[in-house]
Amino acid sequence: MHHLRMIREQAEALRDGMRRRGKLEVYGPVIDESETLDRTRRQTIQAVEEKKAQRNALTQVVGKKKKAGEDAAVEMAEARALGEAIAALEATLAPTEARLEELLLGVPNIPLPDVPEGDESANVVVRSWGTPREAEGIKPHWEVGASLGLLDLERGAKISGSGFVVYRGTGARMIRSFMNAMLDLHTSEFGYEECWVPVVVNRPSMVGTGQLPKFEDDMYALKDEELFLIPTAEVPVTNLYRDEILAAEELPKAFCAYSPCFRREAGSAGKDTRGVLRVHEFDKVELVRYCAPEDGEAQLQLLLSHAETVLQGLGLPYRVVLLAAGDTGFGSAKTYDLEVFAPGVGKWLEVSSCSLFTDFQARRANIRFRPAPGEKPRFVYTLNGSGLAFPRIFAAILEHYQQPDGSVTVPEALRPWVGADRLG
RNA sequence: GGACAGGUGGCCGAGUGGUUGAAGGCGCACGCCUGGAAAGCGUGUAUUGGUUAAUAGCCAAUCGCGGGUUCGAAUCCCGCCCUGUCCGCCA
Repeated sequence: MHHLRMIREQAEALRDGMRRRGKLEVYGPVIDESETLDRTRRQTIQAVEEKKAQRNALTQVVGKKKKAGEDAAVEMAEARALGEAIAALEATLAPTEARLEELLLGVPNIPLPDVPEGDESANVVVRSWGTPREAEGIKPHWEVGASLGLLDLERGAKISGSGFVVYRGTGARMIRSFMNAMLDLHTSEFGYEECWVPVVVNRPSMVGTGQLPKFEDDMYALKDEELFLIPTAEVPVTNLYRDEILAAEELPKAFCAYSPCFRREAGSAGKDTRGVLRVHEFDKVELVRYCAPEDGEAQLQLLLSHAETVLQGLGLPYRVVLLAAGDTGFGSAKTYDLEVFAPGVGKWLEVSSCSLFTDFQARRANIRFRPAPGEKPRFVYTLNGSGLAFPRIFAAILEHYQQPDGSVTVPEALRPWVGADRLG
């Protein structure tokens, strides 16, 4: 969410950000309306506060007179009249503020200056690692997975619905190995604090990280309570310090968490319907960082390098893509995607999205730090990225490590966990 | 799920209708004192909004959250949330 002062003092920067996202027609009118409402709001507040100050003064006179045993009927009547006027003004203020908040919560973050303008065709591959395998003769993961007994999509659909997956045998063991291998790497090598968090969260948490109110249709909600299944561990982990003020020396903070993730994928019907590339429930290890504003860019590069290390450890060829403004997510100011090449489906698969949110989430979630004792609190910068998403890594391994006899070799790094060097 | 008890500033803890943003203590910061430190003394120590060049002043709001009563609510009433204890239930 943007600060009201942003609307007031930097409306042009906001408009330019929306233009670079290619969304000026959508958000231009929203910004216009916000500017008008902001003016109305301030006028009303001034009027209300002036009357409140008058009433407070009268109230004190009443108190003194009563204590002295004098009559205060005149002052009481006057104060009552002021109270009615205040109530009337506040009745107009409430809808103004509600509408303003609704509007502000729906405006995306401003992309950083070095983010390319335009839609996804303007995305930039900034570097690559490893050599993608020739696609010739390689079967897609769902075929290998089924024939080796690692993946049971039919029964997943039967017990839950399409888009729900059952991993079996060494397939299940491989998923478990991802959790252990990734959490161990991030905690012991990179200093992340491991967290195990609820996968059901309340509405303020979902608003804090930006999933709500805008993307409610994409979220699974519990039927009789205001609770939601998380689409990523980013939600509970980033909200850990919601409504808190941290000391400067606590920054940067770094957390990693395994969690299942639930996504309705409304509007994605027909895309990636085969295999495990787009499912309603999947698992991943998420990395979340908080830092001081001046460290944002460096922290993003650091986060990205941590996610890359996982892929290098697995020996999977990948590329790093800087997303263009129009392809950058709602709350993000700058995002790098990590894409792994899966030769069986012949596609680059997004396995991690590393984003710097600047103070966008911190404002919504009210996460601050005090730069020095006695100084005013400031909003932290938040970052997050997958490290990494399991199903697509599973798919990439089944395809990249596929052998001519139909078996799959297990990446070196996972063997201690999987307990085998070959699947099938 | 049921019955009690409770939610006040960084912490502890007063405060049951009136000038209380909130006594007192602790902690913290700065100053004095000291060879240095401790003790002691003094000063200061919340957040948000409005106004403003200002994180200077001034005004407003905030004692779990929301509503109500009242000229006036931390204090009274209603609803909700959370915590603790006991009972029930359960992996």
